[in-house]
Amino acid sequence: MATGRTHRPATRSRGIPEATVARLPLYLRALTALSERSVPTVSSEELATAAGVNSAKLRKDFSYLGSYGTRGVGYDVEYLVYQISRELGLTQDWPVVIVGIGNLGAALSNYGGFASRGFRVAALIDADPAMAGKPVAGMPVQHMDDLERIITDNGVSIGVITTPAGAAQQVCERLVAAGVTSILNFAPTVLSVPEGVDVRKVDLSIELQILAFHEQRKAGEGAAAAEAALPPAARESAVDGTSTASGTSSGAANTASDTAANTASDERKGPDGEVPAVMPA
Amino acid sequence: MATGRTHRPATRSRGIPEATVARLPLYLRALTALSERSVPTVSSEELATAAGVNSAKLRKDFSYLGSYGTRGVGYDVEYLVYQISRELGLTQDWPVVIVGIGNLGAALSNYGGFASRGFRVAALIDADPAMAGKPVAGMPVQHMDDLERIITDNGVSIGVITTPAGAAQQVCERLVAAGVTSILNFAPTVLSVPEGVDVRKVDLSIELQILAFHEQRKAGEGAAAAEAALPPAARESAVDGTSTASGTSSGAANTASDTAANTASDERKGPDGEVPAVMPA
DNA sequence: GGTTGTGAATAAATTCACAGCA
DNA sequence: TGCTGTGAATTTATTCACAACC
Repeated sequence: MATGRTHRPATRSRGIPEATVARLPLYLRALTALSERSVPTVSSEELATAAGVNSAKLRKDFSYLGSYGTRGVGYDVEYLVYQISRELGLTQDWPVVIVGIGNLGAALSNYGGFASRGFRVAALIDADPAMAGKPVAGMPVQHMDDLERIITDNGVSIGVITTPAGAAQQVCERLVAAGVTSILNFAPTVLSVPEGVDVRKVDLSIELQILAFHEQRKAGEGAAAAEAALPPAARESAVDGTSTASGTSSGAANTASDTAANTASDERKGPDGEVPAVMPA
Repeated sequence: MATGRTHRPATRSRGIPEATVARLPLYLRALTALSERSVPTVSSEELATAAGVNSAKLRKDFSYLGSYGTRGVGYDVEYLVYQISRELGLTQDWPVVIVGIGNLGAALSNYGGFASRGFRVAALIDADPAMAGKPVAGMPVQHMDDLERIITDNGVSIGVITTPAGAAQQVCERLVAAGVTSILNFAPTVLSVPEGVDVRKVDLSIELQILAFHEQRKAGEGAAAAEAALPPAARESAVDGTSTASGTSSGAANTASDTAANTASDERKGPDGEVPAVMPA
């Protein structure tokens, strides 16, 4: 091609890889910070560092959006903020409901970042009648009975579930039946939804378990010795050559969870080396 | 089964793909539920359904752990619970500290799932002197000044950061310097850490933005109450599957060619209030 | 000079499909 | 017969490296 002078995804139809989509918010955040500091342009290298990825990946990601940079110069910060916002659908308003106003639901309701960018908490819903009317984050909690009406009246298409696990699937079904097509699930359970509905989950204990897995191997060789030992022989030094200073930084909930975590040479272990590496079984 | 010495994966010691590791907690949760119902064995198909993945993936994942199933029968639930727990390092105790006891930090402190499986909240830490001594989740909040001592005394290697974004990097550095090698970051910022330290992040607004992206391309515009939204030249594109959701196989490469007319030339700064993203207030 | 954008190469993850065993 | 375990095929993601352009 090499045509277009216009900034426009020439032949680039919308086929943005999921991994790229998951990183766009990261770039957007970094760009917003630059914008607030009135930085006019930024190179892929600088922006990548700020977002915690490498520059090749960033450029490739941006290439799916179109040609928004200028060779030899970099990217115009404001323009890119706008383009990414638009791509993510943040130029429109997304009313959201939070169902389950317990500790977590209340905390999220108060979370500033919520409303920061295109999202607006349209309603807080809880099944407990005693909660009804109570103000949380300056907003009266509404009862579950009104869920359908609330969804409809506000044109809500995104729901956040912060109920106990046992109630999540049922709440999910009601949300979907009422018209919600995207769900962010904080309840530790797998939701099953009809096709066309997106679910993303945020799960504290899963994240901790993943960390524990890696942590376990930093604690020196010898895990799993109780039962079958087998010549370690491992130890193939991974390549890694991440020249970029900062180490890992890992990925989002699902989709792309990179966690570089190459166990390169870790005989170092933390200062506190007490935890028994080998469990008694 | 496999009497005698359980033959280990042999050449398969350390090489569990990251994607597999990220799913092990999911399998474990499903297995635990089965265990509680005293179900003795389960097939890959059943377990996969319960965990929200497909059976081929599940079997492949398990193959990295070893041969723990029985052909023609399935997997022994209890045995698999144990093997996965061990693999994830959950047979040992992981003391964890939570830094930043605002709304979110307090909510997490109270979160039951925390202690459920190998993890134990060793301390709650906050920078606000007014918080010191106050009980949260039945535990007195301690002051940031004591962070290093707390980490050391308790042999903490996993830290959870729930501070405002602005404080996160500094807290992170102190945690790492004190010996923490795994961090779960809830603050909306990229943490940079030395090699050997794992960071996983949980970020509400990123998740919402990803959902918004997909939402935007479902059914054109959808129920947005829309204000003076600029026409995003909606193009179709198959929704792709994401995370846990079951459906999502509809690939359908977007055909079309034409060029999306992004007529966006309006004012970019929509009606957004530009609220600074801060954590719980 | 400097930096983007992108084909080509590589790596990682997923899915297929079936041999092999209980 | 039924279901696991896994090589092979496929798809998706990342990285390389350099031509194109400012």
